[in-house]
Formats: sequence, C-alpha cells, structure tokens
Amino acid sequence: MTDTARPPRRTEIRQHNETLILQAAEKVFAEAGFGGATMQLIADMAGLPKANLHYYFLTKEDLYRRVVQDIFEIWLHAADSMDQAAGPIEGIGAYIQAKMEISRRHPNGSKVWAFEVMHRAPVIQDYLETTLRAWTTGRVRLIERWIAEGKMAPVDPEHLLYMLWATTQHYADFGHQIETLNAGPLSDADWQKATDSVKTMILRGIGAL
Amino acid sequence: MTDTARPPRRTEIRQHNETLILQAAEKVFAEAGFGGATMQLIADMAGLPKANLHYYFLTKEDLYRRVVQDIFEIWLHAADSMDQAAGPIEGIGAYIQAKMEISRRHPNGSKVWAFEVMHRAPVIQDYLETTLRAWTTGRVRLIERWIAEGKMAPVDPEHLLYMLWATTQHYADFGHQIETLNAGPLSDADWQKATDSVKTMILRGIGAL
DNA sequence: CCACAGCCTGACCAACCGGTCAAGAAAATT
DNA sequence: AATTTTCTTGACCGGTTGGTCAGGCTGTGG
Repeated sequence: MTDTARPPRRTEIRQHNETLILQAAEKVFAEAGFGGATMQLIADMAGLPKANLHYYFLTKEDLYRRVVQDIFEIWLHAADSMDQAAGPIEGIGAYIQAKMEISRRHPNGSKVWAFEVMHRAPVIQDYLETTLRAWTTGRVRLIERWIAEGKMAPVDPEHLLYMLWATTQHYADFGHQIETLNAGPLSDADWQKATDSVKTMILRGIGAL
Repeated sequence: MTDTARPPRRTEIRQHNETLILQAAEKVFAEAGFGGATMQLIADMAGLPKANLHYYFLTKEDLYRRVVQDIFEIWLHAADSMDQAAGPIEGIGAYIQAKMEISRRHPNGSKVWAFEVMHRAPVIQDYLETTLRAWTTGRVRLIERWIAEGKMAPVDPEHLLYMLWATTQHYADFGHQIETLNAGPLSDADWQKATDSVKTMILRGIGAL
C-alpha cells in the first residue's frame, strides 16, 4: 500500500473526544470569553482531565480557533437558501428564517463570534478579509440586481446586510436580556412571533411587501 | 458645623484620577472582557501604578461595576428625545439618531454592555429587572399609543425595540467587522449614510413613512 | 504470545493574577 | 508651623493559570 494521501487515522475515540471537548469549549468560551475561560473548566464540563485536552488540542488558542472556525462554517451555509430565490421576499425571508433558527439552536456559537469580533478578530481576521468579504460582495450584487429589477426599494445593500445580521444575532447574543424582559425563556410561539416580526418589518422596510 | 449631610469630599485629584482610570478601564474591559482584562493593563494605560487603582476602586469588580453603570446612564438618556415626540417619525427617528451617535462616540461602552449581557449579566441583573424593564414598559405603551392613533403599522412593540437596539449597537459592537468589509474606518459621510439607511428602513418597516 | 502506536493522566512548574500593606510624600486644614 | 488627611508606590503574598512530562494503560495486528 503506497497510499501517501491517506489522512492521519482518526479512531472513533479521537472523534468522540474532540466533539466532547469542542462542545464544552463552545459553551465556556461563550460564557466567559477567551480570557475568562479556563482549560480546567472546559475539562470539567467535558468530563476529562485537563491534560487530555492538551493531547487533542495543543494550546488554548488552538482549541478556540477550532470553535470559531466551526461556527463560521454554519454561518456561511445559512445563506444557501438566499441564492436560488426568485426575489427578496423568498430570498431574504428564507435567510432571516435560517439565521433566527441558528440563533435559537447555536446561541453559544453566535456569542463566541461576537467575542472574537469585539476583540478585533485576532484569530479570524484573515477569514473576514477573504471569505466573508467575498461572500458579502456576492450578496450585494444579488440585492443590487433585485433593486434593478424593481423587486425592492433602492436601499443600500451593505447596510441591509448589517441589519439582517444585527437583528437575527441579537436574539442569540442578547438572549439573556430578552429573557429577562420576557420574564422567562422564549417559547415556540415567542420564537415564531419574533421571526415573523423581524421578517415583516425588514421586508416592508426594503419595500418588498 | 454640624453639616451631617455633607457629601464625601472629592478633591480635584480624586476626580481627575478616577476619570483617568475609568477611561482606561472601559477600553480594556471592552477589548478583553472582564476575565481577560488585568488591573496591571488598566494601570499601564492610565499611567498609574497598579496599587493606586486599588486605592480608588477597592476591587476589580467594583471598577467594572462603575464602568457598566456609567454606560447604562448614557443609554437611558438617549431615549429622552423619543418621549416628547408627536409621532414615530420624529420620536423613533430621533432615537435612532441618538443611538447611532452613541455607537460612534462610545463604542467601548457598548461593547462592555454586550460583554456583560452575554455573561448573563452577573453585575447588573438587578438593573435589567428594575430600571430597564420599567423603561421598556413605558416605551411599549408609547408605541402602542402611536399604533392606536394610526400613526404606524401594528407591529409588536417589544420586537421593534429589540430591532432598534440591535441595529444601532451593531455599528459599535461589530465595528471591526464593518471596518474590515469597508476596507477602513467609516468617514463622516459613511456614518451619515448608515444612520439614514437605518432610519429609512426601520421607519418604512413600521409603516410610518 | 509479543510489539507497538495511540490514548490517558497525576503531578508538577514558571508565570501571572488580584489584592495587601507599610511607609512615606503631598496637600489641606488648623 | 504643626497636624491631619489624602494620595502614592514598591515590595510582597497566596492562589490560579496554561502548559509539560514521564510513565502507565489499552486495543490491535501479527
């Protein structure tokens, strides 16, 4: 066998433990930030000795980088629904729907992203400058086409994107504030109402309704 | 002299150094979070020895609390313009204007607030439950009145408030991401355009235009 | 049975953390 | 000038941190 391209073997144990650690890390990094998180706390939450974490992830920063990268992947895929849409009502409506669901199911991921960007993105700056910028340019063109086709009002595409990110991520990043004002966690109906409200206000705001 | 009501004397030195420390602390807390910030770093940035910080502020947490409280004050005052307005166009328009200016001039304050809320607000939870909740209730009533008077569409007032907070604060909290996509800091014209975009989309979104 | 690579972990370390303190300098008050 | 209060600071302390490492464990292929 001269299979030089074979990837380094990943036993099931490795896969399992890495997942365990990443889940715990996401939670701890979200709740305490990079500086406030401790490897010991992540280890305890994952149910492993601390030294084991350093076996799978060389340093705290390596572990953090993996968490942020994994989140970034989820974010990018959320926009797939936007691309093959006939117009803004379907496209932006679906994007809002997808991002609201991510905010509900991966609130910790959203928070880690927020932490990272507020830190001036020391770990994922290159992603911002390459992948995210390319992604943004593509959606700006899409929105400009919809405007040219008279399917929506001539709003600034970049600021529309910022508004979409801000409103949807707010329900994850500031979830605690919302739950406090709501006097408890949001129910299924609450989330439905939130999603509908955001959709309605934004779609009407861009003159698509 | 039996002036028992006299406030604790505040020399100019005290006032000056407290301001110096608070400014440095706001910046460091914003850039590193509570856990990541160190008293040594704040001291260096303020140009004072570390022991001097503990003379003016007993503990790191006391200093942090002061920073968060100061920010909270600024936020509350921003809504004054909203109250004595004839309708949503003036009221919400002025509120957006005020909050965008705060995002521009106090981006660190906004970030510290975001950090605190993401931490599940260990320091200012009581503020959320009392002051912020009361404030919110008042504005919800105001918006409901505008709706009843037919001055805007029947949107959910709470989610409108969340949208206002999310969009305006996004320009502070995610300023680095925006600047990266913008390939540089936002100019006066950029900020004007951002403010106009937010105003137009939201006011049209609530059917006030 | 052996050999060997991957996996596990208690014990340990240098560096750094928030916070303390005593002694003195500076300023304000008498 | 004397006294009292406020301010300043280097040196220090116990506790915690990220990271290391030697040695043991486990499962698998021959």
